[in-house]
Amino acid sequence: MLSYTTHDLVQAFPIFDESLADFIIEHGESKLFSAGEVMMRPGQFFKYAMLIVKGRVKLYREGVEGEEFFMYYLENGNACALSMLCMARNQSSTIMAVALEETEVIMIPIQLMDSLMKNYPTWYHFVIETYRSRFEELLTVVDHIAFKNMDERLEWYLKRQASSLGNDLMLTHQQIAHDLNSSREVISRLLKKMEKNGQISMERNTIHWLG
Amino acid sequence: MLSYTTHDLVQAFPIFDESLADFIIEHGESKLFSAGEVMMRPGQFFKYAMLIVKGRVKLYREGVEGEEFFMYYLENGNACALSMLCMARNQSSTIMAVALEETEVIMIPIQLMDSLMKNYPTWYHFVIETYRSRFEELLTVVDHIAFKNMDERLEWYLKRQASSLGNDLMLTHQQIAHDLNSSREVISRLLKKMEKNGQISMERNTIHWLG
DNA sequence: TTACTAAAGTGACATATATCACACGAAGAA
DNA sequence: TTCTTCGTGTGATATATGTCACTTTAGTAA
Repeated sequence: MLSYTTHDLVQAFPIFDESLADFIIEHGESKLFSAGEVMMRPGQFFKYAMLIVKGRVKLYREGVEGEEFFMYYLENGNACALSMLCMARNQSSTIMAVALEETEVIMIPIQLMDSLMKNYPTWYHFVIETYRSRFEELLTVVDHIAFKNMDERLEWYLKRQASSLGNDLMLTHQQIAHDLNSSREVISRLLKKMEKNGQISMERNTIHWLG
Repeated sequence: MLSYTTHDLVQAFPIFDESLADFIIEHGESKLFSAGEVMMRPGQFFKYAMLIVKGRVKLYREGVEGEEFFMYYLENGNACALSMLCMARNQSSTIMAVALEETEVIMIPIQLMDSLMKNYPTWYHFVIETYRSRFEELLTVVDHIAFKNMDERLEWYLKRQASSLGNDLMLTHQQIAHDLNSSREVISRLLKKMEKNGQISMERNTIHWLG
């Protein structure tokens, strides 16, 4: 039993109808992750589908030698597609998820999925939409690494960051290099160019997106 | 009304139970694509979910300047995750699908999805499994282009081709270069190395995978 | 056979990115 | 203040891959 009102939940997940929201409030569990906490790691199994109510989660892929590669953020109103997929198949996750800020999630036990699917069409539409949007996002990621050079990838990266975190990005060049699986020097040089072009301005630890 | 027997269908899609197979036979439509035919292109809308009964479909992403990038094959027993996702949202596709051989599909009209989801748990499990496996495949693709050099990517590519098409691959170096968004000369040189290492042998138009 | 075409091989060079080495300056600690 | 650390700037160089020009070879058509 969660402490949300139906209204809260429908506000965060506008696609839900009231009966679905009630059901989730009745049967869901709530969990709080603190900033920096790992929410999901490769090899982990899931017994819950996770809905993000508050906060921000960074999803990234890990390479065999510990490289990182940023995929996307999950925010208020999103669900973790992978938790749903893995849970449904009792398969282990293949991705890292880390809370960027304090993050509040609703956890829906696996046993309820069949009945949700069966009885709440808006749930099923929500699930489909979750898969679809993540799938598309992943396709866009593939596009960029397959077809684009680092300058365009960096630009796209900053654009996404800005639309998710706001125009003042507290990022070091090193962090960006990690997220793009590149190196700091390369990123520094490309940022310099973007600054000259008037696309960004820079301070220590911060990049201002002027899009 | 399709001309399959329940038994045929359950053989191709072992996860289906008999009542589901019956329902699909009753309400699905059948369609034949000839080799080389485009089954799906970016911008196209879907009114059907597609199940592949026979043949082989190549899915790839197109770059803005016409570059290609191979993603995966769909074969007997697979469904097209994207057709299901796009259909469900009435969104347009973002990927190219081309029949490699003569390919037979069952098309399930969008109006039936809700009732399938509601009444046939094995359908819903099938859909989830379809999403999950394609999502994972896409993650693996991301891994390779994000973290690996061309030699490893080529090796992985050939391995996948071999496991899908058999060990004698009728591919030109140029085709491979397209699929990996690289250039023929690079692929030729890398193949030469692999031949020296005893991983493959080559003839004109053919590569023998010796894995 | 000869001629033609598509596939494949190969050297030279161009470019993007990675790596190394080191300098500089801002912010925080002592 | 001084010292230290961390983020950043920058040149030199290495490496992987892309591009160009040309040759060779295998299959095929005439």
